[in-house]
Amino acid sequence: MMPPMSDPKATASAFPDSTDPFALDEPAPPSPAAAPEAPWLAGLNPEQRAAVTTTEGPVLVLSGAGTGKTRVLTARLAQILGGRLAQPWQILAVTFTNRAAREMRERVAALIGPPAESVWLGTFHAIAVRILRRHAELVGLKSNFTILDTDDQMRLLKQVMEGERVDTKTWPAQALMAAIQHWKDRGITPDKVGSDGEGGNEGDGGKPATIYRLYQERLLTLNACDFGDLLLHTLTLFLTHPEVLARYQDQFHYILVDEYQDTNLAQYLWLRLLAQGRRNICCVGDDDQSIYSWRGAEIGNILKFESDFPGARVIRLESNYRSTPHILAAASHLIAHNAGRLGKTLRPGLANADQGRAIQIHGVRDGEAEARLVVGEIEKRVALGEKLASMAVLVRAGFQTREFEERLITTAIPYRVVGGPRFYERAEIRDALAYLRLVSSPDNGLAFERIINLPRRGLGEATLHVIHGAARAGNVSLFEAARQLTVTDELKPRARSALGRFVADVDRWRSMLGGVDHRDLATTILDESGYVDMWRNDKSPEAPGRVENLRELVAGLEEFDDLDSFLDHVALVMENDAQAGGDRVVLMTLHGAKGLEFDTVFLPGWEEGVFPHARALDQSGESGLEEERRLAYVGLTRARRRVTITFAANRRIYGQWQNALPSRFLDELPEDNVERHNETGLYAGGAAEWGGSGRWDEEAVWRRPAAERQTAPAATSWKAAARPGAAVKAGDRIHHDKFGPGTVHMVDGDKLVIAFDHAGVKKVLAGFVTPA
DNA sequence: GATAATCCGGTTTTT
DNA sequence: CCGGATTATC
Repeated sequence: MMPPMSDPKATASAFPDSTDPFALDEPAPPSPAAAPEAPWLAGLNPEQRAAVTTTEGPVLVLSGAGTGKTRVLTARLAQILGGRLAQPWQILAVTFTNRAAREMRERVAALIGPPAESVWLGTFHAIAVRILRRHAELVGLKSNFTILDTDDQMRLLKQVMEGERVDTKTWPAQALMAAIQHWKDRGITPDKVGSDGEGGNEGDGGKPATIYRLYQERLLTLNACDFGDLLLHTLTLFLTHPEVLARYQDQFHYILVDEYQDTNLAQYLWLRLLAQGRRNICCVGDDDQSIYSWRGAEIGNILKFESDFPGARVIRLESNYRSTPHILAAASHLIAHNAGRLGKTLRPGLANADQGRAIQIHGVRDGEAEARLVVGEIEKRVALGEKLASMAVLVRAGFQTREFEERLITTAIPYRVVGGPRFYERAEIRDALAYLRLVSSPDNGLAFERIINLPRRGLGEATLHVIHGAARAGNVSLFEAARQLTVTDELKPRARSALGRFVADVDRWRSMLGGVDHRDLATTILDESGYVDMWRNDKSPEAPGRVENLRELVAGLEEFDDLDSFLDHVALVMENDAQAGGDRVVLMTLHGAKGLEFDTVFLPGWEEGVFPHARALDQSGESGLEEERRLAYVGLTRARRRVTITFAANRRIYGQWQNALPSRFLDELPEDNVERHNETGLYAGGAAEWGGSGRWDEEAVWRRPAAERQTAPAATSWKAAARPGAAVKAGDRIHHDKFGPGTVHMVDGDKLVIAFDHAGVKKVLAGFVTPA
């Protein structure tokens, strides 16, 4: 337990909640005259205090960037626990990422000590697993079900598709998977598909829905779940077993939700069911930072909170303690261009904050010049004594980091790219995990298939096919079937003996479970299977790294008591690679930067087509544009002191040079808070330099031609912009003899990508269409 | 059953 | 232009 700290500014509190949180630990009678203020309330502004102390009833905390969201969340937990309003296990606190969950747990533990351990605090998925394991049989699973990762999901889906003879031309596995996930995001089980007009209306006889149903059946047979299922099954559980729901409604006196703007429909329903018990739900979020609609997040959830929870109190946190007034003004002005927001304006939280520097906007000739400029600025900052780690380059898409990396390498500046392939996603790790899974549970068919011929054992498709047949016929697992086949004559001698060795190996490793330290066991398995040797003998440049990764995997086992607890953990917590320490510039995507902050932020690639990304606009039109704008807002608000935005007039995309127009977002920044600079002769040649504050240096050259502005619709792609001479351009309405009316999405030479009103998106030759 | 040829596509990402 | 994935060929 923490010692009660004395609060220097324990003045008479305007919030007379004042139950002494430490009364039970300190038998001394509380002195009513000077009730010391709870330590977690110290230093909070009035809005933050309200958000912390309004514990009863539904509360929506609209928390702008840099307004102390995490602080409020943890203080609120401390308020409930410290004030003895509930026991730790009666609190449910959900986050989206493990990182956020861990951070919150640490901070609450620092405030109120060990009781923090017992709070139901975790990601939506982790909490769902916890509930689901207890009641698995009620939804047709066993409590030791395995959780599939995306790779396994895909394989399973492909199997189902093969069985159904699905034409992969009309229904690519990816598209079906997307459809299935989309259903799951909205809490739609296979039996509900179509009943509400969802799916099955694509003129395809409901094929996707059929696949969905079969896929779910396969998952149940395998005693497995994909990520979406964790929520979906819990939802089903709650809906079909009211007594179970009632139990949790009863248990959770207080519910806290972080990043509420990122919840999807399934999560929303899940929360609403649980909250119906005590109605003490507090959701914290920022509609202006909703950037995940493409993976199912419903910004509507946060927009309609008040109508969902009548009598809800809405608290706005608008005092920003992070950025300079210049940055705040620019970000606020930009985001004000969005319709459909709850409305919030960031204001400087510190009264005497210095203005800081205006946002610097640089136009350059091409991507290389852009990288040179940014890295040059980084060097200047370093010369002034700024740490590399306080500077970040935030890009729209991952591939954009490449040019900066090259420049940073040539200038020998250490950097770190955040968000590459994650550790667990690497093939060698997944293979190794499959070995461990198979040893842990031999019935795991997916693990079996993954490694049966890895390293090569001469057990290819043909053998696997026989095993599949035997498994089906005998209604046993693949591994069991394999075992049986080693004593029959169905396989050729070669395959038979190879298979025999494999089965014997797995059996032997399995017999060592529990007897041997699990780390040694893992080492043994990877050695004896020949898997490590496979990579050692591999000549490819990345092979040594893979061997190293395997070593790391085994080292990581140390933190766990046994293999099973490790495997369960791995499925849910897919940690990023250990981040190499040291003072390094950070390169990452805007999405990855959410929640982080830096002194100096570089925002390159502000060009139409790149940012806002053409695809976002094509797919979702105006709402897509608004999400891109929120992304820009997220980028700007990451900076504490300095922002530099750059854009290039020419850029090489897929090996081809394209010219690009400055992003429309640049026009949406307030002149008072920016300084614009551009290279000589960017778009025409002979442009004047260094015009002066708040003005484009050469207006006529700079500004997008008026004609182009009008004809360029929201969906203009950069390719279209690069071909002004083409007869047909993006956004045009056309008619096709066979497919009917449609809208041109992209012009690629003489090929057009057209979204037909009735026939879907198709690629056709320009000669076959006529202007509508 | 393994390698070579070819085709396609190409934001954002957590769990 | 590049890399992954599917297909063609030995």
